[in-house]
Amino acid sequence: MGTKGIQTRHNIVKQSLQLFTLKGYFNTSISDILGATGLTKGGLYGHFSSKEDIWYAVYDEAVSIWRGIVFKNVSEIADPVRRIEQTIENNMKNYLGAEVFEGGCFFFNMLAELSGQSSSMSRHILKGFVRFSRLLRLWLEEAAEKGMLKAGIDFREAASFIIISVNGAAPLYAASRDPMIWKQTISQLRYYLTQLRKT
Amino acid sequence: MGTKGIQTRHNIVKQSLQLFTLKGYFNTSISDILGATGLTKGGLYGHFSSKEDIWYAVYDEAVSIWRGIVFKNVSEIADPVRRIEQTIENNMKNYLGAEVFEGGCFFFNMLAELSGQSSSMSRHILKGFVRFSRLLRLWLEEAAEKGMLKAGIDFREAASFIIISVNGAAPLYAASRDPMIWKQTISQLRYYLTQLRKT
DNA sequence: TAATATAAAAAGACCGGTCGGTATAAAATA
DNA sequence: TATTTTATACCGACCGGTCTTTTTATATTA
Repeated sequence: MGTKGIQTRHNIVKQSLQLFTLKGYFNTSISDILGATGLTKGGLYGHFSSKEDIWYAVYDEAVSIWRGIVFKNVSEIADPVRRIEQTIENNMKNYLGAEVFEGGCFFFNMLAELSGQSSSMSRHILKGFVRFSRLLRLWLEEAAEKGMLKAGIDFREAASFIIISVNGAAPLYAASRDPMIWKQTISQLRYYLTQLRKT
Repeated sequence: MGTKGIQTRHNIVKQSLQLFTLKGYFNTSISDILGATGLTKGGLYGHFSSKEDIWYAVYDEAVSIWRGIVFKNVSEIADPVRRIEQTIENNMKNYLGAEVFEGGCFFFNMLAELSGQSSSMSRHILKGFVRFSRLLRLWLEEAAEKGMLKAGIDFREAASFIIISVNGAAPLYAASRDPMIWKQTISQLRYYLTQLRKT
């Protein structure tokens, strides 16, 4: 595959990522993707063998973009609770609020759409959420080991809760376009985290 | 419209409600609805003039069912904070966890799917969320007037946050079928509410 | 550097099937 | 019998995907 082909393939993925997030997987047609890329069917199916194939490539691309935004300036923060705060803020402000993907959060939208439809695709997405949840849990445990947290906190539960809240904001923001949604979520989760801290 | 017609119409709505929640609006076809109701096109289009018409009737039905579950044994609770707690628990345990609609929460699924597609339909859903949010805010204000809450709480923000968290749990539970999701959400939001209370 | 050979990339016609919706006639109900 | 309710055939448009042909890019040679 030459340079040209790689570029085209990447462009298919980029355009499809936007379309899938905005319109959903099923309601994005192949001809929508053709329209966005300027290709025809022959050109498209030279790079992917099915719509589902495109989706898996889109998923990887979305993960890569999301990671770049959400974990920016995070690993160098020594305080694990502050690290979580920064991750939340990045996720709300620079990912959701910056409308990186028109239509909200790719992952959560796809989870909502595909969970009743494709068990393999929804399992694929769910794994990503589990990984994210585990990371937050590890950070909380790290904070606890450093003696920063109150006693009796269920780390797994707290990590889940943060992810639930962060993601719950996404469709509401995408529908309302009211920045208060993600601003409030940052503020409330910051408050929640301070409550976990030893006073 | 005779008794028979009313029954048939209601059955169309009931079956479509399940299908829309599980498969989504766009990916539920008219023939899916025909299959679930045992009707044919003539029978269906005698009651509704379009698929979108069916959706609006389904929305009303979903609201009615949801209200019946979520506000059960709530209005008689004197303590407004306890009232919110009960509403959250009903929403998680008896609505989401009881899988009243296969596929999770009708409203949130529809919001996620339709926000990038139909502005009128998504506005319709959003209004419902705003109403719910306003109710929770009123209850919080009531609690504050009774001197039950700490100072400096942003009621609108707190109400939003509760709704975001409650709804964020829905797709994650629908995809994972892990009851921990909604149990944790109850537990965490209960903790959140106790933090709002004056100690 | 320019012409050429070869392989990659894209075009576009075409497939069976399904989409939401309509028109009309038959059947069931009141 | 009058009216509501349902069945059936049908419509044009679009669905995801395949196939063959043509164009374009790239590497090689002169």
